[in-house]
Amino acid sequence: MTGKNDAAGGTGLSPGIEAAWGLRDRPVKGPKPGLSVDRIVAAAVGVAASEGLGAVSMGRVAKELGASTMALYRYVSAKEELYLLMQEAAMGTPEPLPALESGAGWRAALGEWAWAQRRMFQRNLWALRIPIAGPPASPNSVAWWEQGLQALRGSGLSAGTRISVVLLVSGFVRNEATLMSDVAAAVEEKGVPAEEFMARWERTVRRLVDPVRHPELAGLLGTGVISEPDGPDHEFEFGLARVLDGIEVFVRREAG
Amino acid sequence: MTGKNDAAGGTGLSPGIEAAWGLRDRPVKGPKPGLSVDRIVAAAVGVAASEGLGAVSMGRVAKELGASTMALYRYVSAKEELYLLMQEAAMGTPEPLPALESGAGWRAALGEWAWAQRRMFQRNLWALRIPIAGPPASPNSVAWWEQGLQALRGSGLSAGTRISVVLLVSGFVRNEATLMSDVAAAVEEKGVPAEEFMARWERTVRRLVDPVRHPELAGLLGTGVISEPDGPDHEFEFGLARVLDGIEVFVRREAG
DNA sequence: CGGTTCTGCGTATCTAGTACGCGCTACCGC
DNA sequence: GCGGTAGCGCGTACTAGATACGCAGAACCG
Repeated sequence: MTGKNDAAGGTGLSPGIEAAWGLRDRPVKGPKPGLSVDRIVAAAVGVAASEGLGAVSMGRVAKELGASTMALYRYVSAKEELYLLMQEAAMGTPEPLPALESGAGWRAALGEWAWAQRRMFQRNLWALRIPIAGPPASPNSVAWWEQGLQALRGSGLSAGTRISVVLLVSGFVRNEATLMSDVAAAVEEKGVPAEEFMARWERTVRRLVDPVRHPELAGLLGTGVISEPDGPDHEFEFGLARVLDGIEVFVRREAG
Repeated sequence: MTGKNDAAGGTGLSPGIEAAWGLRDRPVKGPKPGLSVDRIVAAAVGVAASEGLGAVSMGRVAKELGASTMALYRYVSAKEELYLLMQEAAMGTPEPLPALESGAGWRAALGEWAWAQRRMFQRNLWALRIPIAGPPASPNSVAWWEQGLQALRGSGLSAGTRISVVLLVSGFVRNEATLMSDVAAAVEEKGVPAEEFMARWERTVRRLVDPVRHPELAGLLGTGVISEPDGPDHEFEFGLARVLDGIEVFVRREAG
């Protein structure tokens, strides 16, 4: 009840997070901090990016910074908090959308938004391996939402519906990206190259498919459609187009 | 090169998994096993269902069975393998779809398929918390795929496209369910009831939203749309309808 | 300048996964 | 029937990793 540092407001955020979000001011007494939350997060992100999320341990990050493990706990209250901050760093501030500025219509804007999100995930596949703690509430995720909602400005949809649409699209993007992340992680863990990995996977599927109980799959396996991916973006493009089509049908219906 | 137990076939599956899938026969020498993979998996699933996936440790499961921790390793080569088997158990064999039998058309069938999948996840929210190892290749996931493909029989879509559609829909379902699972896990971890949890979350969002940089969100927060969920199925129904609409547009275009 | 507040970090604890090897059991072929 | 052998249960021990606790010293207060 006294101002910025009041915990009774009850955001449920930990002190470390609030500090990082700029919701809390740094004290002024004691010795100068030798580290900073930013440096710690950057180091952790570096490790995750080069060796996978699994390589991120408190000790490893500390070593990266030339500090002791326990020193990190002065800046971050737990590993989960570090995860949160890493996620936030990965997400970054969304880039401005050309279609939004030019007033090109909600569909173009939403499409760009989806692609931007995908690019963001692609750059940080490790982020999708972080075990989720709950619904997102962080500066950057808020910024992304805002942008998604802005894309729907001209759609004529109601407030509640706009939220649903944003949820649908970002869910789609996230899911697509997660698939890539899963494969990437599996490939990284075993030392196997991606092709060999997929070949092995297909062989397993073949072994499990019974022509009698699985006629459709058996047919597909015959045609070889499975083993020939149409480029990394193909599924995404297809899915996004379907989703946007579906939304468009709805927008037309509401408007008409 | 000698038959069923030949590892040179290279499915990449571990022995324990192959045994569980029935791809490998039980040896006949030695003492009778006191446990079984099935009982172990059942115990693990029980723990996960009642106390969350986090409570599943080798020791905990063993205790549940009145065995020692290490005894489990005779049946399961590692915890990750146990996870896989648990996932498989959760998935189960898909129920038959009425719309499929009655020839009600691909849209009805695909819709039913999606709902069935959602029910399955809902019954086993813990399964969605299992860190994914790679692309799914197991008897039950194969059975689910098959069913999805069958739903698209009358659609006139090409083989490759049918796969994409199945991927899109199951991805949507999975993503939706994952959101619920995340919330459920967070609620379970803190001792807080769901409402209090959401309220706290909303307060946090409010604190992060700046009316100037986030006009759309600020507007929404004013209307109170956020805090009034329209029932647990609402988002799912909305999203599924959009996705199916989008697919329908495509099917019509291809057919016409 | 003492007091206060903060820092870095060594030490220790706890949880969990799992390698290893021992002693025992049940079925083999002779 | 009997040694040989494969397979079982599990005690012991090691490892990695998160993190509680407390001390010593630094920076800034009045």
